[in-house]
Amino acid sequence: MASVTVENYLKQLCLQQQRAPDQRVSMGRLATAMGVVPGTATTMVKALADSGLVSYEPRGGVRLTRAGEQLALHVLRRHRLVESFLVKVLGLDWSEVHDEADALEHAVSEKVLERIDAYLGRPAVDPHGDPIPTARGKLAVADLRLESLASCAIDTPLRIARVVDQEPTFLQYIDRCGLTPGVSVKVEHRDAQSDAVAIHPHGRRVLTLGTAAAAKILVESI
Amino acid sequence: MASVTVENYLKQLCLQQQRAPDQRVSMGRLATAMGVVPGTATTMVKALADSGLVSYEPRGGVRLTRAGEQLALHVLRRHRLVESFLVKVLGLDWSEVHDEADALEHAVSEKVLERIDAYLGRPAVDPHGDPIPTARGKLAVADLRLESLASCAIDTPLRIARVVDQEPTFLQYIDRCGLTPGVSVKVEHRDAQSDAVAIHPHGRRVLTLGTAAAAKILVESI
DNA sequence: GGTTTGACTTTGAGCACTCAAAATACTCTA
DNA sequence: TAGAGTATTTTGAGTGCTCAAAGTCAAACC
Repeated sequence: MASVTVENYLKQLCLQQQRAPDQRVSMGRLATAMGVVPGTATTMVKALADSGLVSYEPRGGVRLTRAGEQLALHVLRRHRLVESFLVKVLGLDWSEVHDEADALEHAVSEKVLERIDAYLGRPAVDPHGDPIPTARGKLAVADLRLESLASCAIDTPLRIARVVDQEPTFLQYIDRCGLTPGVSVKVEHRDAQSDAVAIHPHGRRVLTLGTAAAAKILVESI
Repeated sequence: MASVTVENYLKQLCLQQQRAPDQRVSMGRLATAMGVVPGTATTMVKALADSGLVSYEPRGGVRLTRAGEQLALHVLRRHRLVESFLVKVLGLDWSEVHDEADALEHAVSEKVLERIDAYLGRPAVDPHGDPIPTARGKLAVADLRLESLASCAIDTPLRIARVVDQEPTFLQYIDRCGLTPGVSVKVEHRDAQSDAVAIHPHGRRVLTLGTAAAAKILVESI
């Protein structure tokens, strides 16, 4: 049985790898993601390599092995199903469920997870639009075609599909703006000089976001 | 923040103390309850005493302080609310929720717990009939007047209130016999020599239990 | 009163995880 | 190509929890 710590390292590696699928994850990135000093990450990664969960080359970075990836996807599945459950059943706010799920993801058994999955009708994405890996450890990558509000076409009707930030304050802000997954939007215009994007959510006022914030909101064509 | 281990020691001490409210808990009992060797229990209890959670006299046993008891009751509250939730909402069998709750009780936040409590309509007892401590750390002791099937009056209509054993196989057995909390029963007769109790659950066949098993089933008068 | 017995405590050690700080390797510039 | 700067690894130490085994205590028994 993988310890809570091991599960967290694997999950973090998986998330980092999704961000840049063809590179190995550097120790520095992993360490900051895990909130530990670099030396700790090195030690831990060597232990993970001994268990066959990652491939590690000194000074070359880490990559999950297939076994490590399977485990990581299982953790991610638990995390995202728990998030969905907290929002849909217990009525928690989508901005606060991430931290709750971080704690619960290590405590839910397969049996409970299966019940949650069934109860929710086997959802494909969580409340932030992040895809939920299947029980067999497959992760939908329909995401590849998603663009963000910082890069999509201007004046075209689109739908918000996913928000890739878990900061409660950010999520609360865009919630107040009406920019939650499922909502229809248009980008009215973009300006590189002012670093701003004018966004028009359906049935609401136009609002302006900085490029960095706009880049966190992914959209799909309707 | 109390670690998972500390929470488990406190919970176990609380349960042992309820069994014999005026004695201190011996190291031997605590160690077997926790599944550790006696030396480990001694070490741990000294640490708990340093934190002010228990009072400890070498070779005299342990007792929870008020602070320790409050913490223990909070753990017990989480445990029993989670059990109820798993049975009532996710439809798990009451025989299997104990172990699930042992894992989850350390991961649910106050916020989630409050939602669960509200969702269930603020129940007073869990699926086994065990009372749920209040959010302020009070435990109902209406239990004092409960008798068991091994000690109650003969031929008097009674209702099963509580089952004080968490063994899945035992729970499954009495479930098959129809001896779950809420069911009406009569004890037809008892025999000290054969160590047997003849029990008549309402609308079912009479069945015979050994005294030890009968003593685990608590009843209240109707 | 001495010995046995059983419960309890102490000691020394190990595992998993962490940090601080020193040592090392790589990269980039001048 | 030497030196500077940065990322990474190593080392030594500490925390929390655990065990095995040796030592201690107290009550009971002969």
